[in-house]
Amino acid sequence: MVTIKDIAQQAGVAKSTVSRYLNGGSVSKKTKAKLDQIVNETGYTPNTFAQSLKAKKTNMIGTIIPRLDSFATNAILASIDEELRKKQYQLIITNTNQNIEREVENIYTLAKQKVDGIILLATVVTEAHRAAIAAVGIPVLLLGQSAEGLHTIVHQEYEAGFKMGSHAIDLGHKKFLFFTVPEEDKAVGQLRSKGVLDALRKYPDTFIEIIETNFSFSKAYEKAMDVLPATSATYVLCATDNIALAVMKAAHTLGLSIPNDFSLSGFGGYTVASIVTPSITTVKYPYKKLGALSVANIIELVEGKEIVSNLELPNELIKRESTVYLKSSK
Amino acid sequence: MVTIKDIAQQAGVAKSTVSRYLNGGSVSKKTKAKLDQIVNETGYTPNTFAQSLKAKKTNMIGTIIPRLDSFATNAILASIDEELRKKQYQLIITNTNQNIEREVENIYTLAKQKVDGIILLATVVTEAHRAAIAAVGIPVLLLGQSAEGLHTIVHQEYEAGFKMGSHAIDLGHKKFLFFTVPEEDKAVGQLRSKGVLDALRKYPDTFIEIIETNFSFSKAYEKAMDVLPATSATYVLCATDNIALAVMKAAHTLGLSIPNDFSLSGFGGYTVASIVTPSITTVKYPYKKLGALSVANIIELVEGKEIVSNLELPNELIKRESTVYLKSSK
DNA sequence: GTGAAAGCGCTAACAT
DNA sequence: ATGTTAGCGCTTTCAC
Repeated sequence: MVTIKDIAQQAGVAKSTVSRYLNGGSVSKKTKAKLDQIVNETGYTPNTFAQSLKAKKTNMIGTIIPRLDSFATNAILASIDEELRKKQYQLIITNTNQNIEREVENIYTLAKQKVDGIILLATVVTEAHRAAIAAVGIPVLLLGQSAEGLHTIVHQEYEAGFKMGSHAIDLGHKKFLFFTVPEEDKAVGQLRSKGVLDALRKYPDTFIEIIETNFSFSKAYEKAMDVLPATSATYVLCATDNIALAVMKAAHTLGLSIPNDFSLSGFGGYTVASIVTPSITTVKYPYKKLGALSVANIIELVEGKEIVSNLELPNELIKRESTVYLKSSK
Repeated sequence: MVTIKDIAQQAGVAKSTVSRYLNGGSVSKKTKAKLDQIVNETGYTPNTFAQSLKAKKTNMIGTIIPRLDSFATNAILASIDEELRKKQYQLIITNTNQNIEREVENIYTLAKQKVDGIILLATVVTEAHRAAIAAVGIPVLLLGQSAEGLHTIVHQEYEAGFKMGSHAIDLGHKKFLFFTVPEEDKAVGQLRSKGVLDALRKYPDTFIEIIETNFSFSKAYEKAMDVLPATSATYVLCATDNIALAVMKAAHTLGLSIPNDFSLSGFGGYTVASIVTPSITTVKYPYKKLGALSVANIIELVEGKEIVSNLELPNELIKRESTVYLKSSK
């Protein structure tokens, strides 16, 4: 391993001169030429750890994600990665596999690795989260879940829900089945759901059956297999595209046809929702923009600047083949 | 930031004693108790960089992946992550966005960050790759592409292709359309394809039309929209599940029905291939096992042990609704 | 069992 | 423009 000292010796100069040369300080043309050559020959690369030890800045940003197999997560991550690269930062991804304790644990782990900042794709925000964030003393940006007193960027979940609910009403439907997730999840289980329900309940003569499931495909499929045969609903709302896909699969299995037997919609704007037949009506979230904004904000925070603490990003209803006007026959 | 020095001062002992205490060396019960308490109170955590500066070992493994939005990649990554965690290693993921130069670049970047080893989900292996691997002097494990003289773990691609080709033949088909990827990709474009073609060509009276596309959904969709209307094929083979999904979408758009108008198969074992209707026949690769094996091997390498340099993992044909016996009418 | 001291590779005053 | 020096937080001889 060739070090700054070796270079210095070979060039017959002091370590500090080499250091200055490396970091763009003023050096004479002659020494520069000599150093250029030696560095090239030896293939010297600085020891990041020794640098970090002084600099207190590693140019690494850590992210904590709940799972690797989510379209939304990957879209956001890809965007974060791209933006971070532009700014000469390195991305470290840690996966919690939906384990909340691990989420907190990873905050500490990343802090130990001296990342300059952390972007947390949060599932929930517990006291342990707050304690960890306070303890590590590095900027943390929360994505997807709002939390008092922390820096967050979230989607307009209530509005998304309301849009979709209104869409269903506009199509003339009265009887609804709503697959949603537990209230523990504030963004989806509370806000998005409330938006949907508020929109539906604005009209007096609607009938809504609520089914609680979770984010997994298989669980949603099971629930759908249970519920679909007996339902009289003409419109099935699902809290995520993933759930919608599961319901669609169940419908196929049961010999039900979408949108003839019922309309179906999800949330998320996942690519697969557009490629299945019929394509699924959904709400599209600006993942790319979210990623870009996250990076811009976390870097501001790293540099000690002030930012708007709580941002909300708008989204867009995408009408597709899976939702149609209520047929008068029903 | 509380350091070992602070702890030492508070405890009235030397830094070295604290260090020994921290690293399981021999300390008296009394000092241990005192130190226990102080460390707890202060919430001390060692500075990883200072440690690494001496230790030359960071317990970090770097991975280089071509894209974040691939089912296969995510499945492998999740498995690697899980295994690594068990062994107290930290995973660093870097994304190249399908850019080959960046792949090489990232080898150097990760080396600078002093990862103990690199797992590379390779797309191709160029001279630049070999040069980089030789230069950084840390163990590199290649996944998915074989390469002379390097440590690799690959899928039995030829066999996978051959299995699928044989399946198509067994169903009585004679006319085939084969969507494949360029030969640059050795694993898929060469081996997998050759397996398919060899199986088909074993029978003299087969007719095969080959369409070259790439890994992207949209490109495959375009090609399919071009080709499907005119084809007389009764079985469409696709080099990946992603391509198969694109063909399926095109078929729907064109009003063609699978498997009535033609049978369809992919490769990869992606989840979505099982949830669409009809579900798609595919070859399932053991991603989880691949991840686990990768971790086991890279750690062996890191510890300076010898390993089997070139491993091949078997796979499994999954027959689903999209492929059926050739109807005698055609 | 414990402490003093050297050193890992680098940066950053400060002096020349 | 260049060299000297100190020090980042930690580990590791080597005495005691």
